[in-house]
Amino acid sequence: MGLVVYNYLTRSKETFKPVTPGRVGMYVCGPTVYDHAHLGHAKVYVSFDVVNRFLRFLGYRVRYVQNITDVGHLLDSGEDRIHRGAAREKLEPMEVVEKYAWSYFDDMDALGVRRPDISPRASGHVTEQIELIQCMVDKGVAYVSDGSVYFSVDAYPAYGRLSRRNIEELQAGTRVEALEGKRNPLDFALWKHAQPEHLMQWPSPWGRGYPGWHIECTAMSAKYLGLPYDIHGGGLDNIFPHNESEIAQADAAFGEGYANYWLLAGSLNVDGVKMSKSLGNFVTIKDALAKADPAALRLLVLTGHYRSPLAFTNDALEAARTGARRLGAARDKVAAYMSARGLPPEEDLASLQGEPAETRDRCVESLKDDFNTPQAAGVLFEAAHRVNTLLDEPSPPEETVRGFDALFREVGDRVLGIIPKAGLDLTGLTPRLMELLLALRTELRTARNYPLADRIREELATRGISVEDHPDGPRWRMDR
RNA sequence: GGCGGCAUAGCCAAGUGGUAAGGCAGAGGACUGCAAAUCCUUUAUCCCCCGGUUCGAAUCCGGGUGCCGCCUCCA
Repeated sequence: MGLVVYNYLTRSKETFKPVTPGRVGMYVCGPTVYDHAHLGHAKVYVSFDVVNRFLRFLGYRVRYVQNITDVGHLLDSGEDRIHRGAAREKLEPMEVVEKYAWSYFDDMDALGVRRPDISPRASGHVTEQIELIQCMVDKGVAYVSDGSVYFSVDAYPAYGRLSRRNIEELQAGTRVEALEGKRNPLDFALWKHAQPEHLMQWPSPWGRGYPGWHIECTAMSAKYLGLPYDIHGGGLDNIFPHNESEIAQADAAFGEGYANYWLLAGSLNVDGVKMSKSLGNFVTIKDALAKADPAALRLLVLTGHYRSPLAFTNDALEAARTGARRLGAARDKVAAYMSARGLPPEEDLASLQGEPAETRDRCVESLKDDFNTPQAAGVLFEAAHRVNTLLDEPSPPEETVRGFDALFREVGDRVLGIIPKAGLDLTGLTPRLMELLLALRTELRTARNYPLADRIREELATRGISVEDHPDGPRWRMDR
């Protein structure tokens, strides 16, 4: 079976066919960097990380573009999010952007999220956005009003196609004031006129101002991926108006189609409602990482399907931690067996035979079916159970164990990233162990058990560690 | 009000026509100086409710109930 993805444009599963055989262009809406990221962000970006990794696993050459929004994303009040952050922390807007962009990258690195190939910033692509807007003005689908430029939804009948809304219904349900110089309340800003005191502003054909929120994604994805491209991803909560408007802009300006497949991720819920900044019901990724292994957090996210909402509870987090440990323990047990017998790791998944091959197929088929990570993870848990049982037998079949080892590495770790890293962090462990050993030796000396105390010192000496007894206690050092 | 989605064991969660994956928690057992890990066994006669279609439905259709998302703040 080929790769099948659920496409929000058609609301159905479709066989994936890239524009250029063997290559995939993917764009995912990135964060607005004005505060630390939370687990809700982790769900979306870990989900698309698996999409990215699995596409590469299948042999596609992927170009993954994910923007950093650092201008133009407004709050209800009309205040720019970046300005909000700048005012809060008494920083330059670009200092806020730097701080939280790096915070975000650090979080993603810690979560084992493979970096996008390009992370373009909106503020670095104002020229491209202006050109795109000008193109729409020239074609008559956008109009200038008091130094701002608006997209005219009336000039684009297909508006609402992605989110399944129609313009009339939207108009009927518009919440109050149409405001400013909009011809239609649904028209959205492409370019906003800036007051002199507005901190982030650029010159444009329509005066000084700044780009609207939706335009950056259209401009930057078109620039780096060309049109049409294959996959557009993001959170389902942005389907309207953001994603809808992206499509409208691209179609209106270029008429070449935009993204062929729309993959949108469900939100992370707490007590039934979305984890979000505004509700304050969030756990930052940094806080979560202080308590749980990255693999555990990934497992938490990936035990649910990416399209579905996921209920976050502390019990679910605990379950993920324990589950990830279980996978790690099985992987370690297999690795120890391989090491003890000097078995070289199997590098070629395609060459697997028997049970491991069946397990591989079940995992891959699950992932090919719209990235069904819960099912693939379930299969790996069964594999862990199976290999644990095998290794308790007198003579485990070597090829089978090797095959499972390969699966844990290639699927469990490389594609899903749900198996904790092998090996312990030994940093600082030696001093702590020496402290323990010398404390025990001191007790022996106090009890006048000198033979055993001396034996500890001698045994340590043969290992290059000398121990000296001083009035204030023992000291040790590595001699070599 | 409009549009969309969800409802599966104590918790998280797959499964979209053929008779309920997986994880956590729980129970019994093996092993163990104790503990942990590991292993074995076990835990939903049933998938929100009521009708219908079908030889057969958690899965399809109709109605109802509850919850959620979006409707220019949000990944």
